[in-house]
This record gives sequence, structure tokens and C-alpha cells, in this order.
Amino acid sequence: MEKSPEAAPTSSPEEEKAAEGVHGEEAADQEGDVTPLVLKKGPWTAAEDAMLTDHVRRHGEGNWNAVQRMTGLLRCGKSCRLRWTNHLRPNLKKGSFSPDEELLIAQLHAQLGNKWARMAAHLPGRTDNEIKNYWNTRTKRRQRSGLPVYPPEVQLQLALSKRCRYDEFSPLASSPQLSGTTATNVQELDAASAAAAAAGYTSSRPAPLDLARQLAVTNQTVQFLSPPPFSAPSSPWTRPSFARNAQYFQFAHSSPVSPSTPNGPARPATPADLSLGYGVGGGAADQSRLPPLSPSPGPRVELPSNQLLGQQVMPPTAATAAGLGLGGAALPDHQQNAASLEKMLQELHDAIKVVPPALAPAANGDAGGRPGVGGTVLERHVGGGVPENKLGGQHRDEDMETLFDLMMPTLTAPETVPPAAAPNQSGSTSQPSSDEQDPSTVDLGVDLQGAGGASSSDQDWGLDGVCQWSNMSRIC
DNA sequence: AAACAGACCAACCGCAACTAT
DNA sequence: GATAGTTGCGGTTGGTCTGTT
Repeated sequence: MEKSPEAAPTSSPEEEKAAEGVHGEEAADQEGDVTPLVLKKGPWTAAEDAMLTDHVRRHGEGNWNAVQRMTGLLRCGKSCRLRWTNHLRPNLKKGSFSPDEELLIAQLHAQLGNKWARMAAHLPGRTDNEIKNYWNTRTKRRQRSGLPVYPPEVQLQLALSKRCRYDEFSPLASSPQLSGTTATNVQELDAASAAAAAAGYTSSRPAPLDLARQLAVTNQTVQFLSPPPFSAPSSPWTRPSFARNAQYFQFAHSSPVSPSTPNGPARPATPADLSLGYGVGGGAADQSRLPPLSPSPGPRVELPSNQLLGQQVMPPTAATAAGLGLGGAALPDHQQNAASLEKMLQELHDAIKVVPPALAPAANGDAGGRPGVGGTVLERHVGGGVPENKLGGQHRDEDMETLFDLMMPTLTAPETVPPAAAPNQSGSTSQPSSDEQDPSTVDLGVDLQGAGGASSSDQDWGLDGVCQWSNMSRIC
């Protein structure tokens, strides 16, 4: 249902008015007439589009206020810019979003929050307005249906990322030292982290979705094994969907949307792409298409905004587990699942070539006590400089805790929230700063009322098998 | 066929950041 | 450093379309 500019209600009087504006305004400019103009609002006409397009063709983008002065177009600069960027500029991709684009949007939103412009930078041909409209309508619909707003794989990434220490994450995310570089080893990351810390950056917030970065740390060697190693019959990761979405973790293979700059050819995905703006990999060329990182000394990490979160902050639920393929809504025996969870976890680590610290003794003797990261070992972030190879059990525990968090929401009912977590669940109805969002409390849009069902077409994230929303029972 | 509700889309508004003077 | 102008971004609104009753 695309409404082309030409299809916009174009009354002939409006066109005449616009046309008159051209000559009249030019004359006014020449005569120094300062009579205040009544700028036009509302839908653009084809004539206005033509004028704007012609102007940009001659003078290029920018200086939008000059458009009105130079062409007499009775539109303010903001309106001109908006019209150009959203409708007239070349290489715009019209039409509905592809499933890959939808998934990418979900991932980006999970990581960036309502940063539509930054999200648009990852979706060539798409505008922030388009993405925003898509997300808002889709989210509204899903929330009304009591469905999680994020697909299972994004929920998983969020869940796993909650372990990551923010103070190791955020400076890197926007560190000038790293942005646009090819820093791909722990030493460089440590250096940058230290630099950021030296710059006065302090934060104890947990990291937002960080899996992409974790993968990037492995010097671009992280790949899913082929075929995907999720072979255990009991594992939910046998789902083709996960393998399919593994594209997001395959470096230098394929990009989900074949990213290309608006003015350039498509190119393979890079860690920078995969890191969704938080990446530490990727060269300058890659950087050019990434959203600009803040050059300010105080890195501002953009966590998922609470536009959604503020509406209903709930702990993960069985619905999450269902979404993750963890066995549905009924989980009567926690321990019964421990073994399979352990196995799943190992599979997950294996899948991304993670060697749990306990299994991967430090090979580089790093002063920070980090384990070897010889290209295939995923860096495991643990704060405090404690030798990581002594914390393997802890990591495993944390992994298990993460998974249990997903499966056992009632264990962290609001009234039992630890004091440390309480500030982030203040219950304030106002939308907190995105910077204040604690991913550990991130609401994944999971409904507490039980495993959810699906009824609308968009409930299927393209997942197959048990992971399909349509396989869940009705939530409300 | 008409009325209604929801979805979708384009555009506007206000604010903040940035830049030039 | 202060100020004004410009640009970019995110939230919101209003109109149109589409599907349902």
C-alpha cells in the first residue's frame, strides 16, 4: 500500500500555489521583500517533488533552508530534507520488509533501542521513518497479542549478553580508539578499555546485546560449523531457524540483507556489520557505512530504550522458554532440565567455537588473566581481572543461571528482586533514559501469562519447528 | 453496501546536537 | 565563550487504505 507522491492528494490549487511560489519568491528575494511567507504543510505535490529534486540535482543535498530561498518552494527546510530523505533520494527501497530485514530490525532494536536512524544505516535503502513506522505498528500489534516483540534468537542473545560486564563493553562500543579499526584481539580491546577507563568512563551497567561483539573479538574466525552442530535430539538448537539465523554470526560469508551503501555496491558482511555499531572489527571502508560513533569523550552507550520496556517490565517467563525452544510452558522440575541445559549450553559454545574457560587454559599469559584467544576462543568477559581460567565453573554457572532465568521467571518475581536490581525496576511510568536500561531487566516482550500463541501472520519470525510462535499456545 | 476499526504511511513538531560567526 | 542558524533525530499526529462485521 504504497502511497506514491504522485498519488498524494494533489489539488490543482495547491500546485498552482506552489508554482506561484517559485516565481513569487524569487521576485521577493530579488526585491528584498521580507514579507513573512506562509509555508505550506501537508502532502507534497508532484510539482513540489520535481522542484526539490531538481534543486538537489543542481546543488546537492544539504543547506535545506536554501531550497526555499532558491526555488521558492513553500516548504521549510526541514520539510524539504524530510521529503528528500524519505521519498525522493535515489536508491530508496520501497515495499514491505523482507523477513531478513525484519529479523535484522529486531536485532538492531534489541541492541540500539529506538535509534531509528542508526538502524536505517544498517538497512540500505530504508529510512528511519520507515523502520520506525514498521516497528511501532508491529510492536503494537504483537504487544496487543501478548507476544514477545523479539524473536527467540534475539532473546537468546539478550539473555546471554546479560553476563557481559558493561564496563568492558561500553567503552569499546564507542571508543574512538577502536571505532573503524580492525582491533580484533583481546590485547587491543584491553588497551582500549583501559584508555576509556583512563578517560574517566565508568559504568557498572551490564552490556546490551553483545554477542556480535563477542564474536568479533575472535578475530573474525568465528563461524558456525557446517553443518550446524546442534544435533542433539534434545537440543532446541536443532531448529533450522537457528542455523538459518546463524548468518548473523558468520563473518565474511553473507549478509542477511546484502548490505550496501546507498551509493555503492553490495559487499560481504563484516564484523562491523555484525556488531551492529558496537563492533570492534571492520576496516575504514566498513566504518563508512556504520552509524557515526560519538566522538565525545564520554561514550554514550545506547541501550534498548524503554519505549517498550516501560510499558510492561516483566521477568522472562515460560513463554521465553517456549520461544527459545526450551520445552514449552510447563517446566515442573528445574533440575530435570539442568542436564539438557548444560548440553545445550555446550552446544552453543561449540557452535560459536567457544571454549569454556575451564576447558581452555590461558595460552597467552595475559596479565589480565584472560584465556588464550588464539583465533577461535571466544573471549569471556569477567570483570575484576580475575584469571578467567579459574572461573570456568563460574561462567558455566552464569550460563546456567542465564538459561534458568529464561526458564524460571517466577524465581525472580518482582517482589524478590535483589536490591541491586531494584533501581532499574523502579516502576516509574516515565520512560527512563536508554542509558539506564539494565539488560538484565530487559523485557523481551515476553508475557507472564504463559506460553504464547500466534494468530497473526507476523508472529512467525520465519522460524521452523518448535521455535515457531505459531506452535505456542494462546497467551491471551 | 455501509459502517467501523485497525493498519499503514507521510508528515509535522519539538528538542538536541552541531556548526558558523 | 556566546549566539544564531542548521541539521538530525525521535515522538506523535492525522489522513488514507483495507479488512471485517
